[in-house]
Amino acid sequence: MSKTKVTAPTKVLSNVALELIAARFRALSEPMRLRLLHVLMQGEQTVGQLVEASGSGQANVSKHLAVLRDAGMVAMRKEGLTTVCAISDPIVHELCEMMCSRLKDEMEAKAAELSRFKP
Amino acid sequence: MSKTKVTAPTKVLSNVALELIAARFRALSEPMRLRLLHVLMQGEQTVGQLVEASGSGQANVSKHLAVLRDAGMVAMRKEGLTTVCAISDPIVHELCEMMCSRLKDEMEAKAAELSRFKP
DNA sequence: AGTCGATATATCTATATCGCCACATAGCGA
DNA sequence: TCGCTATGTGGCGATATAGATATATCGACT
Repeated sequence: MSKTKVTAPTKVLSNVALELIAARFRALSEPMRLRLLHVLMQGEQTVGQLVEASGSGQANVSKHLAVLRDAGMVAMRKEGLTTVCAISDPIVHELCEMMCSRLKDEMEAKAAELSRFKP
Repeated sequence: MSKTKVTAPTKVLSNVALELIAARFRALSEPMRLRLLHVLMQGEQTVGQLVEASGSGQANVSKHLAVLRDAGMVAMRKEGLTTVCAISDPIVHELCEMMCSRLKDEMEAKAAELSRFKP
């Protein structure tokens, strides 16, 4: 007989869909990639410029950019010797902005909470 | 002498800030955690209910819930023997909804692109 | 062709994390 | 107090990934 209970009983969302979504968030889960995106928010940058700005090694930057490209967040076009990168999905701005402001609010709330402790 | 060039030259965003943001996205980067959040979107659930609904082991669910709690996304209160979980940050809904609709659009675009290939 | 500069890829090591197991802890009732 | 149930925790093996180094590729220039 076949084992139909292997997967979740109430599988409203399929595993493939969840993996797709998780992969997108995973691309945003590394500080170095966030740094690259942050630099790219100022506009198009060559890989060399990103290496310079990120302070990381060229090979690492190249790999991180490949991850962001595979996640559909960064587009890359070759211009002669150099490769020009740009954010290709506006959702990146929104996601990061939302997350940042939310974190800021939380930190401020905690700070306010702590400031009460002066007897 | 001190090595001041260790970190990035143009460090607009500090490493700590980037790590904070990355940690939040990292919490959303696992399919199992997304599944738990998806179940929780229907309302409060006990750990046992989540174990049932997720189809995973109890220990795993417990650990994933701890990750979500540490990320400030899930709140847990004890009620006698059981522990009741709920989404504590409305940003979770927004983030997932944005990501899902974006992915849907992309998939539909690709499907449309592929449908042109019938000579 | 030969060389150089910009970028991608292969390989290695260290570290992180997932799922599974066994066990620990903590309320609650008999 | 004893045992049962619900949940948290620690250890283990397997896998994934970041960073570093070396090497390959590819276009431009002479």
